[in-house]
Amino acid sequence: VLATPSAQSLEVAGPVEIFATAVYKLHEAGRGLSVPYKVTIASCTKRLEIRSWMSGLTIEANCSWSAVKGPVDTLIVAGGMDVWTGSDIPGLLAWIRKISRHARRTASVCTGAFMLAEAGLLDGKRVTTHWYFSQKLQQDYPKLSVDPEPLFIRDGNVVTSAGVTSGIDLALSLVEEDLGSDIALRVARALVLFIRRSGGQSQFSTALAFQNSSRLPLRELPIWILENLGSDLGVEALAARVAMSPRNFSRNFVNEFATTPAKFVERLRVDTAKRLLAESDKSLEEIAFECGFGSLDTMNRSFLRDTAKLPAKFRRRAKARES
DNA sequence: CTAGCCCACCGCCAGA
DNA sequence: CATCTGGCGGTGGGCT
Repeated sequence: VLATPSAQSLEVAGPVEIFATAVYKLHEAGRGLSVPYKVTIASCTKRLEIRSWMSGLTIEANCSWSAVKGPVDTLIVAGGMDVWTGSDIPGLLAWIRKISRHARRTASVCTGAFMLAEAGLLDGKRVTTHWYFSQKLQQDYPKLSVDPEPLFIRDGNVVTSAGVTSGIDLALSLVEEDLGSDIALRVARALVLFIRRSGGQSQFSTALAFQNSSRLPLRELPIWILENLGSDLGVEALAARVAMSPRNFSRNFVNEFATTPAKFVERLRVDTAKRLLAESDKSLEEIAFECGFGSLDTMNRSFLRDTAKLPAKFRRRAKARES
């Protein structure tokens, strides 16, 4: 995580906490010794102190950018409007370009998009940033296509996110990509997040969504689904659970999670099955039953849709990778 | 692989 | 007037 000298603490700490919690949850779920994330906070200047221009809260970076050794899997730039003075700009930009070229993915939080844009990494891409700065970003860098609406946008291997806390949503989506939606859900629950706001959700409506969320019946539903994969998770049953009509439930669900109920349930089933395949020696039938697939045949079909691979093959691959 | 069945999804409309 | 809710029926895709 590359942080500018006056980045808000949340921009930096949000993603960091997400990744750290993911590591913890993974261990809790009993997965081997693998540590999926190792986070380094790098400062944009020689000084290591990251001091929020809003609150004055400070975070101590692990090192300066120039001291980062070794390859970087995911580069996240947090904050960004304030670097331009008093540091080695050309060197920093060159470093960003170099790291990004070899990284699996590059991301920005809030105005971090400006730094990526200056480095030329966003040319021709669809991006977003804090709504207050989206117009300026578009004007300063006409080659970009700036969309001020969504919480985060992914274009190729570059992800940009909106205001400060959307960095948390972004990080969560990266965790989901890496470790599956079940782990992502556990992280979200551990941090009592509004469960998995989708990237497409408008920045402007989230405040309202949050106000209502305390009584939103859908908020806890993903967790319940995850923990009851074996039960009847049809639309009618789910709707009854949250005391809504089926029709209305479907509508609200799509608005909230940007997927239809059935697709959502299927993804959780497949992801959980993947985990069980990789980590346990349970039989395929057993796993299919546990995850709520009606039959092994059904699980096979779901896998073919999802990964174009049958469960048995997936397990062989996963086990082979392990040893 | 097929046939029949079921269910999710969505558009439309009416009422709150 | 705008937004939300609930019911109905067609359709297509997945399951048995």
